Amino acid sequence: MRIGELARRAGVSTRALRYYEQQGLLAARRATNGYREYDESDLKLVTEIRSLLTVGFTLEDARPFVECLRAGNRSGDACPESVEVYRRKLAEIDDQIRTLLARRAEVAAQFAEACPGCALRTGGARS
Amino acid sequence: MRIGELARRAGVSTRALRYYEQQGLLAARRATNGYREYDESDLKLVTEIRSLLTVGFTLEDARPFVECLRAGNRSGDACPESVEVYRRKLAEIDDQIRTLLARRAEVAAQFAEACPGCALRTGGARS
DNA sequence: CTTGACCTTGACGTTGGCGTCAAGGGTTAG
DNA sequence: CTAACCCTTGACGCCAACGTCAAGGTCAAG
Repeated sequence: MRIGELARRAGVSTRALRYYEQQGLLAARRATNGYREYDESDLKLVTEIRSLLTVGFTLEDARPFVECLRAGNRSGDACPESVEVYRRKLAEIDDQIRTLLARRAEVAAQFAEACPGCALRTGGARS
Repeated sequence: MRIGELARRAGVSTRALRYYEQQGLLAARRATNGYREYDESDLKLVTEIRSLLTVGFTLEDARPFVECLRAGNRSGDACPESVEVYRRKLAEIDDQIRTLLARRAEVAAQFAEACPGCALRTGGARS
């Protein structure tokens, strides 16, 4: 399939696909007229990239997963490098959550001080 | 005082001070030779801006606080516009925390699936 | 006079993941 | 032949809060 069809099926823009290629995450065969040609495995790669991006991974974070898939594994996280990224991202997310909780507490305290009459439900972001 | 001294006392760069001025958050008198001249109230403004930035506010968010101080109030959050920003930022932070908690859960689930043997302490970011 | 520490404005660089033209070639249906 | 839709590469735009360099003016000390 060509880039337009892959884009539609993956739910991304053609611009994004070319960008992934430029970043070395996607490789396309070329037809005689210069058009990029993709197959089902490429769709799988793009799907993997997208799902990682939506949970806050960067393209660099996604690289090990892509390479893992290209190495023939069924899942992108079947390789130790990918698992290591999971571990690192969990630590990063935990850090960000801690930072946000601290900020929330500070802002809430300032808010309470500035507006003593304002009722404020505590811990507005419990899951 | 001139820009260098204000920068040192406020713990910011001179570039930052000029940027705040460009954004209309800081106004400087000019000496006859064109140098910016500041007083203690300007130091207070910059201090306010900095403390807001460190808890994740943007310069736009800080604007009402600065205007409140310039209006003669002792505290930047003594005005209803500032309090409204507090309210909005709390909602934003809560949103971000919720998003991160959801991401953490997703990543943790993927991690656990990819690496069944790996022990994983749950809720690593409790405050 | 010269050094050196200060100041001025202007303008480009940074970061990520693309969006959005621009200018052109390929392919096919009518 | 032409419309219409696909594709190509190249390159600037975006957003925030400055960092950094350029090129030059100001002022006090030695």
